[in-house]
Amino acid sequence: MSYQTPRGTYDILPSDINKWHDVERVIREKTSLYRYREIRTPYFEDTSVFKRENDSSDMVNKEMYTFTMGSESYTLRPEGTAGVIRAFDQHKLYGSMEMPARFYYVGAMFRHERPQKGRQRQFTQFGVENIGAKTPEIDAETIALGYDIVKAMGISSIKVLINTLGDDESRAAYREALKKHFAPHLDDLCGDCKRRYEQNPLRILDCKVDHDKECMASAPKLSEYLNEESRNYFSQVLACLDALGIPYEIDERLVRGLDYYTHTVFEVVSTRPDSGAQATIFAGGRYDHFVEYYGGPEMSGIGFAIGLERLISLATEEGYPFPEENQCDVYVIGLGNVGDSVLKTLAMLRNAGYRAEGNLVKRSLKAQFKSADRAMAKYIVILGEDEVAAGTLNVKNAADKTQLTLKNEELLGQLEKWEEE
RNA sequence: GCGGCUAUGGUGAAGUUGGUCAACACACUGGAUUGUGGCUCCAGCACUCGUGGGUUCGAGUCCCACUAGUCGCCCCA
Repeated sequence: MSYQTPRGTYDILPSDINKWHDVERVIREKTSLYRYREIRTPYFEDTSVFKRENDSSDMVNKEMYTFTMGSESYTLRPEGTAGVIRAFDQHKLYGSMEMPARFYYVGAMFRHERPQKGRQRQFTQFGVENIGAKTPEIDAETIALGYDIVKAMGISSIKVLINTLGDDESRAAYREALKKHFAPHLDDLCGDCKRRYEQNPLRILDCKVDHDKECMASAPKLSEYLNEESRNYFSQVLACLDALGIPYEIDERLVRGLDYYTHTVFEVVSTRPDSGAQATIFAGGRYDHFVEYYGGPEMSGIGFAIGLERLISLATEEGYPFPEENQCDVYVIGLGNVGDSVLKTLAMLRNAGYRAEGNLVKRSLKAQFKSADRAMAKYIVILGEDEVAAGTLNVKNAADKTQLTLKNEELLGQLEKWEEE
């Protein structure tokens, strides 16, 4: 037991892989219906792609896997959006694609966090980015896409939380109002909040430590500082969601960790009591300045990301029927020195499209039948030395146990006949 | 970074105030049945209880450290 996966990583074994195949299938189907296309970016980037200047976010500087090769500093991607926007700008896709450009990605992300339920150090995210246009309709459609996928995985105990951060002007006004409000209470707040006061006052509202303090309840609300345009934009987003029949809850505390978000932010959470501390299924928002940051034109985008581990675990808890994909159509049993005939029969079956497995080890008949059972084989072919000499074989229908002796060339026809019944 | 709980075979696990052989079940392998399975019966399957140290005549059982898992705090791009 000396070798094992590094902390916070895990193996996906063959017994579980069907879940991953299926969730990936659902993702590709749904994104294709919404006309999104896949983009694959590197698993690591220059550290500067993720460690942005002037970013006051709490987390960007820590919890990243950063390593140095020569004079270069690289970082394993902790999220998907930065790489997609970087690619969008690098390849000047704003010049060759129709706007809005629609991307999706699926792959591993890396964060150096303490593992717990629904949180690993290497985990898999699916996300979409819709770049180059900014309308309430696009915001609503983006949320709808994520909502569709979660629903398609049979997850019904969910809640859409939504909020707006407004545009730059609204946010600046609110920021000032918050600082003014909290200034006299500064000694009252926790250490983190004192830092947030300078860097990102909005995050104070998110604080768990100071959550119940009086000055939190009496804090000014962002909605009171939204300008006309921001207010209109948000109410149109809500109207679009109403039109789509997507239920939502406005959550004024929803601020998001990164400060690149503008206008719409949203989060879909599980309402199951057993989902633990990590209840968020997907989360995202609109960003007005990200494209510019990586050297592109002034363009807005919106996106979200879903953690697939959580999606799969919730789907499992809700009883979603992941398809079994390990069934065997035909199992070929060989008795005596008939190895080459077993191989030839298998080849014939596979060419005809049957999932076929054969016994390639010297074993008793009983053991071979057991293997056939375990493979859940629908049909069993039995080859013995006598049959091989006579150019025949026995084939058995596992369901009703009827057995026939056929000439080799009659096998496929008989299987077809059984299949039609 | 902080805290709670846990750690016995391939799996689920029992193990009593520390005192012979480390239950039981499933799985697996072989046999009864040497060419016809899923049932039944029989047999086999942990020189050892996460690792290291300590207490003791004696430790799976007590103590310490470490490691790992798990849940929670923090954080969640």
